[in-house]
Amino acid sequence: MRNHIDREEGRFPADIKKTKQREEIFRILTSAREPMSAVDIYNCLLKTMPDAGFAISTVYRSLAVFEEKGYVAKTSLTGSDMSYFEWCQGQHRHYAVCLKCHKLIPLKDCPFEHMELDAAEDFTITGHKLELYGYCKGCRL
Amino acid sequence: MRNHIDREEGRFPADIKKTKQREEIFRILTSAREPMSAVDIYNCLLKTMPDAGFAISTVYRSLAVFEEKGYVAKTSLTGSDMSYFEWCQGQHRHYAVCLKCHKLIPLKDCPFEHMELDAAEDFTITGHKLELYGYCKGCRL
DNA sequence: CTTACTGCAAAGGATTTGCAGACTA
DNA sequence: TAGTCTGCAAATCCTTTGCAGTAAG
Repeated sequence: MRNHIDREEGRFPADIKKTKQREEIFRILTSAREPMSAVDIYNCLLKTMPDAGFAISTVYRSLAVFEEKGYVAKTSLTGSDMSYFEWCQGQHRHYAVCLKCHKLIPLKDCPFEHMELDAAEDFTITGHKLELYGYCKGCRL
Repeated sequence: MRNHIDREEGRFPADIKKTKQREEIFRILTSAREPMSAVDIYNCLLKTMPDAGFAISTVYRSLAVFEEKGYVAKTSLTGSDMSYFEWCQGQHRHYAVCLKCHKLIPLKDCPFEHMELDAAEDFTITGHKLELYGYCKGCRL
């Protein structure tokens, strides 16, 4: 997990070997406003750098490295079978996901921000996943 | 979703066509103490009825039918790439999942039971997913 | 220079689907 | 009987892996 005192937002992590591909993935992920799937990122890469010859496997491997160091969070969302990745910008976020159009609506606060402890005995809680689901304005019946 | 006034716990849902396979899946799922993957259920089926010649596709198809009517909840858990299915017994449950051994520890109450509304604007919340993760007693460093 | 990273293609694993036969209501 | 459900096998889709060549420090 990320314990670096000198960690700066917007800079490529110092404890991860820098490569052209990783920098590009970093850029895409840090400028995204919501979680992206590996395939989303891959397509984005193809548009940005059509001649670079990226491979989807590189995307997965890079994401795994980022995740391992705690820079990226991997989640799965209701209504989709694939994984989504989000750059952990300081504090985490949660979403309300529309069951029909799959739109993601970020929640302002995390209700669990100040109650991380003591929910279960004999268990050290290091994090949580929270997702609300239902129907957004346009999809409501 | 399940709106039947005469719904009884422990009975096979009246609004789903009853077949030998579905009854068996129903039985397994309603007597399970925690979420099962489709493969878990399939293996269970093989043990219980070795000569029946079940197919894994039947399991998936039956689960989809149960889910569609709101009898079964499909989730994905941190640390695993597959889906887990749980019979919705009246009220839902949440779990703390160990990042190391993947043990599931049920939470006593759902912190969201009484605050379903108003977390996001223009969004009708119909449910939520909550999962705590960390390390259980035996896996703690 | 040495080690780690990448592209490519093939493998893997979970889940879905087409089809003809079997079963339920 | 009519329509749905099932088993089987093949097909998908997402994700991972092996390998030989390439790039980073």
